[in-house]
Amino acid sequence: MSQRRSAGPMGDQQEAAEEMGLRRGPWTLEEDNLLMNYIACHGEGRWNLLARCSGLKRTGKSCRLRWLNYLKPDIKRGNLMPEEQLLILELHSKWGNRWSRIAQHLPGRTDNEIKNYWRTRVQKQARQLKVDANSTVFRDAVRCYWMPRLLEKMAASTTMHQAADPLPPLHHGSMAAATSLPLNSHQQEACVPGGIGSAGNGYIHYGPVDLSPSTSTSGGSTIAAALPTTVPCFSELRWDQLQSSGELDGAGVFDSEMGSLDLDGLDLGPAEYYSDSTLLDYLNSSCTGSAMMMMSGGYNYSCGGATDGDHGSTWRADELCQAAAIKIGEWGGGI
DNA sequence: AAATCCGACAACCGCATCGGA
DNA sequence: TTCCGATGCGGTTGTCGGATT
Repeated sequence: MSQRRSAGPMGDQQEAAEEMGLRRGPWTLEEDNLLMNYIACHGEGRWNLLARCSGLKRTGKSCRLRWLNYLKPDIKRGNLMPEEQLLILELHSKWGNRWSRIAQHLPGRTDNEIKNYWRTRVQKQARQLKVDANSTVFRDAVRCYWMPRLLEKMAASTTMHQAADPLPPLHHGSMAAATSLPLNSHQQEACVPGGIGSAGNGYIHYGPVDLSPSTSTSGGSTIAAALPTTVPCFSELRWDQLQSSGELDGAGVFDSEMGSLDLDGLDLGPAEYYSDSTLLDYLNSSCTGSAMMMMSGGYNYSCGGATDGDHGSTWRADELCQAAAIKIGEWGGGI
């Protein structure tokens, strides 16, 4: 929404308010008490009438805001819990800056609080990464990196009853992970139903990926156990952006002609199938996050499901996503 | 110990929308 | 149908307290 400010140092409304002897700025305890008492007697609403009759030297708007954002009894105070942060990230990716709409799904939280959270925590990360917080790249980074971490915290907090920590910082590696890759016709045809689909625009879109511990390949990782049913995964991975981003330095080269993948000099051969031994080795080696994410997101040829420890099996893209999410969790900020 | 920086959040502002006269 | 006041929404600013220099 565009903002129009008055040209002078003081807006007309403000000037008029001050001429009428109306107060501005922080509320005092006495004012809070006046407001609460009035609402207790007369109920919410009719804010201008309230402002006139309550004895408060405030505008109706100011009274409303104070009540809704601070004094209302059901307002929840304190840090946002991981599940609340996760919900905000999810809903914002769906609805954008519709703060009040998002707030409706977080009982006890106000749109103002959510907006402030977004601006102070989330946008800060985007600024540091020099990307727009509303960009696809950043949203994918959130999905690929923050959300798994929050899910991990959620699981941890259910056992440890810990207070929420701020979101972990994002790193450039995880940004590279969030780029997009165009599909050729073969790849589009090979999209796995249920979980991975073609967006019809030349890009694949990955739906939620099952991360149940039973399919975990992390060797009983607590992270895998902590991850609930789904983790949002990588959408619209674009090879051209990945390459041009500079984040892939030495990380990998995809030969679109041959359909082969060369990661850090290790030629993995045809991209259609990768053995889990090869990939596990790679996930556990010093390969970069961007390389892994490319592996995770770039190739979705369907094949049989992987089996734990069976080196003769192959990995589906969703399994790669799962492994990548687990690995990223293990790496923490180290990508 | 003082000055400065910075994050968090309360509060304000203008515009949009709604609803009743 | 139009007008106008009330309310809601989202962007921005101001203030405060803790951290850092």
